[in-house]
This record gives sequence, C-alpha cells and structure tokens, in this order.
Amino acid sequence: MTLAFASPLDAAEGLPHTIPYYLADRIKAGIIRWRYPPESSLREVELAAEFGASRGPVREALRILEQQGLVVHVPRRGFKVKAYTPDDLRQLYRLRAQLEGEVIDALADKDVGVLTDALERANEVMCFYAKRGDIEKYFAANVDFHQLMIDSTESSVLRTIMHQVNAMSLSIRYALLSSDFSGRGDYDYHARITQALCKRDFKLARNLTIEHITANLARAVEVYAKALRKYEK
Amino acid sequence: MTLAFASPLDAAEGLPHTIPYYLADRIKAGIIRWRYPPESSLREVELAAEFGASRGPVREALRILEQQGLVVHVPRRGFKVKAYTPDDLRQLYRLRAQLEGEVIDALADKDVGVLTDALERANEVMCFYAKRGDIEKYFAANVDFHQLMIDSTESSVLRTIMHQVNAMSLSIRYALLSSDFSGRGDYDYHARITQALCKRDFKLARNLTIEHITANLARAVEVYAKALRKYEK
DNA sequence: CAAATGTAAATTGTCTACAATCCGTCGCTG
DNA sequence: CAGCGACGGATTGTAGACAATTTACATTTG
Repeated sequence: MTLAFASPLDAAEGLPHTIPYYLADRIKAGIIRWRYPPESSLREVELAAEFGASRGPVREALRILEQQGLVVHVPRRGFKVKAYTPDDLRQLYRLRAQLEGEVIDALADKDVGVLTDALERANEVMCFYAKRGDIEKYFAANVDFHQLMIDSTESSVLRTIMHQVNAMSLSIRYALLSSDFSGRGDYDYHARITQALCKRDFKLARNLTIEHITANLARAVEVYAKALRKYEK
Repeated sequence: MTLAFASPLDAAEGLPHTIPYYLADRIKAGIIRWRYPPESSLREVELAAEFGASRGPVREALRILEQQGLVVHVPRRGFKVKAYTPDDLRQLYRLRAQLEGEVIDALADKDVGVLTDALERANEVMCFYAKRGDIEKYFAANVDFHQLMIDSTESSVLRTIMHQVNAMSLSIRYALLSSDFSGRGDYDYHARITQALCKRDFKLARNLTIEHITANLARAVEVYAKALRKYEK
C-alpha cells in the first residue's frame, strides 16, 4: 500500500499488472488517508487526469471499490466516497472481530511456524516506526500484521470476505492512528496474540484478537464523527 | 420477483437500471444456473453480443462479479467462472450460517411485525411452487426468504457482506435444489424460524437458522463435486 | 517421432469520440 | 419580488477502433 505520488504511467508497471487494479489501489489509498473524504464526489475525468489514464479503467476501478463498500454509485450522478454511520462502525468492528477470530480458528490444524515468525517481525517493525513517529510506515506495519494472518488462510472465501471488511475499516483505522499516535496498546496485543499462536493456544489467540479489535470501537466512533465534521464544512 | 441482483445497496430505487448492473445480473443468473459452469471462460465479446451491449459495460459487470467472488480475472487471460474447493464450501456455509445469525441478532431491538408477515408469505409461495414442481419459482422464493431477513437489517455493512456471501453460495444452492427437489426440510425450518421470530425468541431463531444452513453442508459438497465433474469433461 | 519455433487468429487492454442525462443559472412572467 | 421554465455547462453512459499480448496450430529440426 504505497502512498507516494509516483508518475502515472511508469508506476503502472509496479504491483498490479493492469491499470484498473493499480487505480483501485491508488484511489483506495486516497480514501483511507482522507484525501478524498467521505461524501466527496469522485469524478471520472478528474481521476483519469490525475493518474494519467482514461475513463474506462477508472470506471472499472471505481466498480471494484464500490463492491468493496468504499464508494457509492448513483446512476447519472456519479461516484462518491461512502460515509459510515456510527451504527455501521459498530457493526463493522463486530464483524471484523468475529471474522478475524474465524481466521484464527481456521489455522488450528496448520503449521504456524512461518506465520508466527512473520508476525513477530511485523510487530517489531511497527514498534520501530512507532518510536520514530513515522505514521505511514507504522500504519503499513500494523495493517501488515493483520493481513499476514488473513493471507495465511487457505480458504479463498474467508480471504475474500475479510478483504471486504478490512477495506471498509482501513479509513477508520487510519483516522484513529492519526488522532493518537502512541501505538502502545496495539503492540502489546499483537505480541500477546503472536505468543499465543506460538504456543498453539488458538482459543486464547482468538479471544485476544477479538478483544484487541473491539477495544478500539468506542474511540473509533468518536474519532470518525469528529473527522467527518472537520471535512464536511 | 428478483432472484439475483448485483447492485450492492440498491440505492433506494431501482428504475435507472444501468447496463453494467443489468449485465451483472444476467451473467450472475447464468452462473448460478450453471449455464456458465465453473472454470468456463467468459469472453467479453461473446457476452457483449449475447446481451446486445458493448465491451465496456461487460467489463464493468465482470469487475462487479469478480469482487463478489463469482468470477476470477487473470490479466491478459480474461475472466472465468470461479470454482470452489470443498474447503471453500465448508467455510462458505460456516460463514453464511454465522452471519445470518448475526442478522437475526441485529433484529432484536426492532419491530419485526412486517418482517414476519413477509417471511410467512414467502414461505407459502415457496411451498406452493414446491408442490407444483416449478424449480425456478421455488428457488426464487427460497432465496427471497433469506433475503428478506438480510434486507431488514439497518446496517449497510452487514448487508454488503451478506450480499457477497450469498452471491457465492447461490450457485451451490441451485445445484442442490436441482438434484433433490423435495424442499420439505427447507419449508419446515423456515416455518419454525418465522414462528420463533413472531414470539421474539431471537436466540431460538438464530440457532434454527444456523442449524438450517449447516444441515445442507455435507450434501452441498457432494452435489457440487458431482456437478463439477459433469461439466469439466 | 518428439521438441522447438515461428506465424496467424483470437482475445484482452486501453483510448477517443459521441450521445444521453443532470444541475445550476439566467431570464421571463405573474 | 417570487416562482417557473428554458438554456448552457458539466458529467456520466455507451460504442467502436486500435494496440498489445496470448494461445493455438502448423512447420521445421534434431
């Protein structure tokens, strides 16, 4: 998840091999970072010009994001960034907690050696950037930690769904981070979850994960509402 | 009488049917009914010709279905219908059961009067067509029953996610129905769930729903594998 | 006869152009 | 002065054309 505003065409050679995916990533990054705040309209020609593409791929990218719940489309009136109600947020966190718990359950009969190693490393990286005050890197490492677990699942179904839920929650998580950049609590939880996985105590890991995610809910609702007010004027 | 819809949230009205959504609906219907069996490739020009549209909207429709987990896209190699592994199916059913349980939980503080009426009606309709042997109508009514509950949720997040999960499970449910068209078990469960909701016994309704969905899992895996073999030769 | 290679058809990726629709504003009228 | 309607600009919806890549098949070669 890169933030750098690279030049449009040569950068398209990077991760996603086709333009629609590349655009979806970039637009998604913009939404997560509140460069396109909720309710702001995403005009096709503007985006096309910004990224040096044409409208076709832009539309495909927006369709992708629409299905991921990041963007709303009203026919003949265009695409706009989706805004969540407090109730949405509650349901979102609840779902994410439950599903990530499900992910851990699905790990129970697998070898988790490489996973726990990777988790530990991601957590160290996160800690490192926390001390340095680099929000972007910290955020990336934080996301990575959770993503590692999700990617370790064999089930494509679970991965698909988690992908959706995560996409919706990322902008809130980013706002949360920006508002309070201590990161202590997250590091602690991550370490304990990793440890539980090492010991193959999946039940504990599951409960810790659910707790970890749920712990941020109240603050998330508050911060999101505040951020919303800030941008809607 | 919609039995397959592709639009995510269906913004308040349905009239301005734009071509991409229409195509997504039609293609989705084709996938669910195994007209485009798993692993078969969905060629853009073919689809465009079949529905009298051009390739732009077709690509958008395929992107929508891709995000819904019905279609897989490989760059420069096109779109093809997704095939599920037995493990995928197990996870899918587990998820659907759990999430539909979640939907019922979310109903707990609401007035369910109109909902239970509608459920009862849908179930009668289903029963009617079961006796008549009309698979299509029966299937539609069956889907409607579950969809009614989902649509009654306020939370757009839950609706979005359920939409995904449902989309993936529909083709399996259709195969299941075609293979054994008694429909007795479903009717029974639906009636009991409705009754539990009438009495505001949400816990019972939840458990019944989970049981109802899970009950079909084993047979689903079997039937799907069989159908897969039939088409892959 | 098998493997490798070269060519042609098929398919996808992207762009430009044009048609349909919507929103805001200006002017007209009561 | 307020309300209604028409016009213009802006934006989306769709189609068709062209370029790039892949696949399949036939030919050549060891």
